[in-house]
Amino acid sequence: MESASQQRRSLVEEFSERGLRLTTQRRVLLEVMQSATEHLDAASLLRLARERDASIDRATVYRTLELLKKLRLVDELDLMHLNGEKHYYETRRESDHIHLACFQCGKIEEFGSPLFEGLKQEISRQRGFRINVVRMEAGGRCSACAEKTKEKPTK
Amino acid sequence: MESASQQRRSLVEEFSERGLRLTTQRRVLLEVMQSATEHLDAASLLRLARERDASIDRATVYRTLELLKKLRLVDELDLMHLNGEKHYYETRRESDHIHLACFQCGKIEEFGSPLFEGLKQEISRQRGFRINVVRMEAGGRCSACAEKTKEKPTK
DNA sequence: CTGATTGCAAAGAATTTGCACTGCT
DNA sequence: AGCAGTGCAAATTCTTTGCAATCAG
Repeated sequence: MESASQQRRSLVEEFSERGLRLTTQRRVLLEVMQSATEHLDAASLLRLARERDASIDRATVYRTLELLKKLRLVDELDLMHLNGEKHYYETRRESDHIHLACFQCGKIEEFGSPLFEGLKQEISRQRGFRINVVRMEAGGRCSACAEKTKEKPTK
Repeated sequence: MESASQQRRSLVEEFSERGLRLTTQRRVLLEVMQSATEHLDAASLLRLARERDASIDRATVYRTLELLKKLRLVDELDLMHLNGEKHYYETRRESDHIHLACFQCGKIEEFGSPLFEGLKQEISRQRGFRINVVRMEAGGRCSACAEKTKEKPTK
């Protein structure tokens, strides 16, 4: 389940409602992001966008991502730098979730929990800190890899 | 309180106990990290280390940080990219904590909570995911900045 | 119309790498 | 003594910027 889609209303819709210029490039980028089935980095987003509009430039991708972050329509992830220092992006959903990155197989799991929501509330209450963006990532070993290692012990 | 120190035993001690070569460069870097009173990025670490040993090279800093991450003696932070894309480093403490980054004044607060520990346990139990490293960061507005804004309303 | 947005090309920031030399253990 | 670790310089990766041309509203 590493889908980054499934958001109530379309990104294009939410974007234009805010009175921002909806250029063809932005439309394409929003559509690609919305329909992505995995976490995209800037280069992948560019590649996919170019399948629809070959003239789109790298700079536009970065500028649009910056804008979408500010609008809080997309979140930026590191995924524990499992694959270099690039960033990944996903469209914001109803609720925040944690990303679990397996150092062994590279799989990314998502995890949401009331405890996570409670923790954020505790931060607001105890510190008076108003959270705009939150990112929690864990690196380690997923259950599937733990199983595999059990089968073939230590080698 | 943005101290990154206060760890039971010295880094140098923990490092050499693991049977790794303790070169003069590594010793200096470990000592600088240990006594740092704020979160250091690679460039600051290099600068401080050079005050003690002028010949230390950037590459050594990066290679040593990589090693210390693997050994789990230091953690890598982004601090919500408040100041560019560089990384920050802090020596690992008894317990994990969350970093709260104020977008307005740039201050970094730390926050630890049993709820956070509970959340990590929940991840282990429910997903069978063994966490090696965890990073939680929140960006928003700190209480001091909220106060300031109250005084001088909307501009 | 006209200012926001774009493509292009070049620059910039952070980090990594190949290789000959050095110095721990 | 031997090999892991280092400095140096160049390369790489990811992202940003200046500017003239374009296009959405």
